[in-house]
Amino acid sequence: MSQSDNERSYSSAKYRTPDGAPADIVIFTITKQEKRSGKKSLPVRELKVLLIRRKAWPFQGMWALPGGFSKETETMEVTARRELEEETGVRDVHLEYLGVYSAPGRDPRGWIISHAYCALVNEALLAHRQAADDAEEVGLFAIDDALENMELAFDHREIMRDAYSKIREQMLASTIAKQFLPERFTLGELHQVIRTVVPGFEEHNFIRKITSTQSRKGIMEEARDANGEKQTSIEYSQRPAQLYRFTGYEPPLSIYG
Amino acid sequence: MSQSDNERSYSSAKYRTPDGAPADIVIFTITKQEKRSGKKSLPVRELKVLLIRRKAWPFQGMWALPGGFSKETETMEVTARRELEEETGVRDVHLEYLGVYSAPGRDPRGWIISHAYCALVNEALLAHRQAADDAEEVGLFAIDDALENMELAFDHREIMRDAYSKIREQMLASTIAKQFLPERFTLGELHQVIRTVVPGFEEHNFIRKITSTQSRKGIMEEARDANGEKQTSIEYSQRPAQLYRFTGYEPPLSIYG
DNA sequence: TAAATAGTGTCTCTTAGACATTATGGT
DNA sequence: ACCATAATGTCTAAGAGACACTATTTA
Repeated sequence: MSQSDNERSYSSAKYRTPDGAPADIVIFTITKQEKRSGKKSLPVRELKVLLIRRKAWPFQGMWALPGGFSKETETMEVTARRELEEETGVRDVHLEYLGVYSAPGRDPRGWIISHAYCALVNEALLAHRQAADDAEEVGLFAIDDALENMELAFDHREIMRDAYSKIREQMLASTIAKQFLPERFTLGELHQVIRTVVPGFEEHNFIRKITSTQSRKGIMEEARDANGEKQTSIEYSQRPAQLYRFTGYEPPLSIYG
Repeated sequence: MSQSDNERSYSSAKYRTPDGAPADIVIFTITKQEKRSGKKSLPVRELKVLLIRRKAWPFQGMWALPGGFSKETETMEVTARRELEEETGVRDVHLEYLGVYSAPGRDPRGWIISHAYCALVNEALLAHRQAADDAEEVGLFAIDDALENMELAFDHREIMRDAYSKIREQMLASTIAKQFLPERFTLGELHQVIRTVVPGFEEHNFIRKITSTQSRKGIMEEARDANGEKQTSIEYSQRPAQLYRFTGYEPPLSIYG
């Protein structure tokens, strides 16, 4: 049997093949809203997702995750990054793969297997874009609102639920908090970001834990200026707070020891 | 614009669509080989992967991961389970999604986006099958051997590498060890299974850690018989060893406290 | 001086980690 | 008696967890 025979016998023409393989992106951001109490205080933070309103069939007029079809010449991740930039203008952000959504009938256009990604975007990057193009209707919605009260296109509610569940887990198990923080931050800010994503996170002695346990010492370090002096910030408090920065180290986690 | 117009305008016919969406499965098992020293001792364990030899183009004659194309009527996970059963006869096993492999050119048959799964299979289930059908040439290979010394079809080396990396992480962060153990096991066995998957895992006081720390108490418990008596085993040692069983509880992991 | 956040002192109990020691029962 | 595995004793240092307390600056 020649190779061309083989090749012909494997031709996909005789099988039903998928009608498309899009990437959909759950874009998370944390908005900051200054309290107007006059006094310095930590801003109110809220976890939000970016949605776009569909302009065409199917689910015309409904809110949906941004995304679009992959091309033969790109990997799925490239597709996700391209769509992310096309639809929101943001690039070079933290993007992670969430999973495949392939339930039959999930898309009325046919057999369409979707790949979901999570993007964690600093509000600053997103706000810049919001003003820039208003050609497409986009919106930022509180995650709870979007999950509970909105009717979403396709299986996007399920995807969002999975994405939310994943970043809650990751928020505690990794240093993704840095995606929502400036390079140098106070422990108060970090604590607040964590609680914004994981409402149940109550750590009384948060500062103590970070600063006094050796096993977590390596994760972040005190920020210092050119002279080696410790840097502090009075952005959110009267008393100057020590600034910290992530080192890049993430400890391995184990349930056995 | 009528819906059929919309529908027509979205027809996938005018776009290039994928030529297939297969699932490939990395089947891990741990083989047990009794030492023939005569004395009772823990068996030698080894982490292995199951591969099949390809019978046709492309990569004819080369070893590859078992797998096959998804149908329009099934989810990817169903595809993976179906292929797993078709090719190895095992069912109802622990299966987890690994990720999508979509690099252009990864499959000479066309634009084929593959979905990788990990299956963790108890040797007993696999051995039963091995004898049953030898129509297809299958083989169990030590993971290091497969990764370092074998030429594999497609991007299957990369998939295997990712799968190995993932189960090493999961072995420490979850209770997947139970997939390789009988329902009741000794701490010696558990320790050995963990070290088989994670060679670097050296926990001197393993028994002590499991039995004396409150935070890990809930993960497993002493096995008891109908009368509530503690059960022990002398399968691997002279001195009877306490049997344990997993409770199903998995503690949340956090780097912050 | 009240408000708001940052950070320390102090105490108790638990855990980590290292090493030595004992236990069990067959060859 | 020796072996391989199982399990405990003992000690020290470190961490967890709770709560009260002090620190810093501005409205």
